[in-house]
Amino acid sequence: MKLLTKNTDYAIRALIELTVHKEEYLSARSIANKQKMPFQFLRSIMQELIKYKIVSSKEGVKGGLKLIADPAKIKIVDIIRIFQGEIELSDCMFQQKICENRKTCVLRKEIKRIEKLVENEFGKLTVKGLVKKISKQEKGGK
Amino acid sequence: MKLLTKNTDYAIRALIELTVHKEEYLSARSIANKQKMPFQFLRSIMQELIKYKIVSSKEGVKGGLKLIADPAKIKIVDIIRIFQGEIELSDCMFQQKICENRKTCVLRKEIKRIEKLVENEFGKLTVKGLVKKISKQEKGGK
DNA sequence: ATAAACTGATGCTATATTAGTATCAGTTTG
DNA sequence: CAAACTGATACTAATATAGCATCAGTTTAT
Ligand code: FES
Ligand code: FES
Repeated sequence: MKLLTKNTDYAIRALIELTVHKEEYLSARSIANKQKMPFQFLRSIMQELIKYKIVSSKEGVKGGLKLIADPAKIKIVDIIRIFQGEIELSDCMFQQKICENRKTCVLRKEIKRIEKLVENEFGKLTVKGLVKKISKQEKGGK
Repeated sequence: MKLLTKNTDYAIRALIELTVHKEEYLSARSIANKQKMPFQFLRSIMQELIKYKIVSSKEGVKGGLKLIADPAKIKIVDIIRIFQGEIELSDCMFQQKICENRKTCVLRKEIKRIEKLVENEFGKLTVKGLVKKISKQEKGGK
């Protein structure tokens, strides 16, 4: 069981990179090299983030990607939603007894509760939060 | 994003069924009919549960499956582990900066924390617990 | 003794998701 | 005008999920 898929994972790392170099345009190529991600894959990921107005892009030499959203407001759960969709029950069909009634189904109710918990936790994590923790760690580690 | 896959889901429902009819042998066919699950799929699922000594089987007419584990001790997380493996990071490779060091990687640390939380929650849920909730609900609903 | 209802073992197929690649057109800069 | 970039789009490959089929053997009722 995986909580994060690669595209989510790469997106987060790229966003961290872009947060560290805010105001600059970083090319997909340079991010891919730095973070050792597959270049074309990263490109498709960044195109998604552009659609969602999280980053903007500039074409041509010296072009690249730039963060436009506030990293303090980019929640990890948002990124998960973009690349993995909503956290959802294993689309359980209405069966007898246990699932007689979706509204009252016990199993469903419990899973929903845990899902909310996960969403909530990933909602508390932001790109900026991660960056902060990284820099703290770097200082502390010296 | 799905927290439970079908095999886990079916396994749980079957176990609930077996708990309700404890001491009896229920055939895979009858469980599949009752819960509207694909018969052969359920059979392969039950074979797994037999391997793990959660249910036992009897061959021949009047044979079938019977619960042998204590339903109060069958945690939902155990079933998840059997069919979906351990909850794991999107096997993140050791990258620069963010993942320079797996031990100290911030992203990893946060995800691990949430994973533990999920595991813990699914560890608190047991088959018996679900059955209890169902019967409460049925009484209350009258 | 034999047919029907069952599991054991095993191997297969179908579908969906995840991961990644490739290509061509257009833009910007030196 | 070439090199370094993105936009758009379409494709492939790998893996995981979901499910089906078959044959051998066991038990029970008749
Ligand atoms: S309605 Fe989905 S688990 Fe019951
Ligand atoms: S080591 Fe995996 S997220 Fe960093």
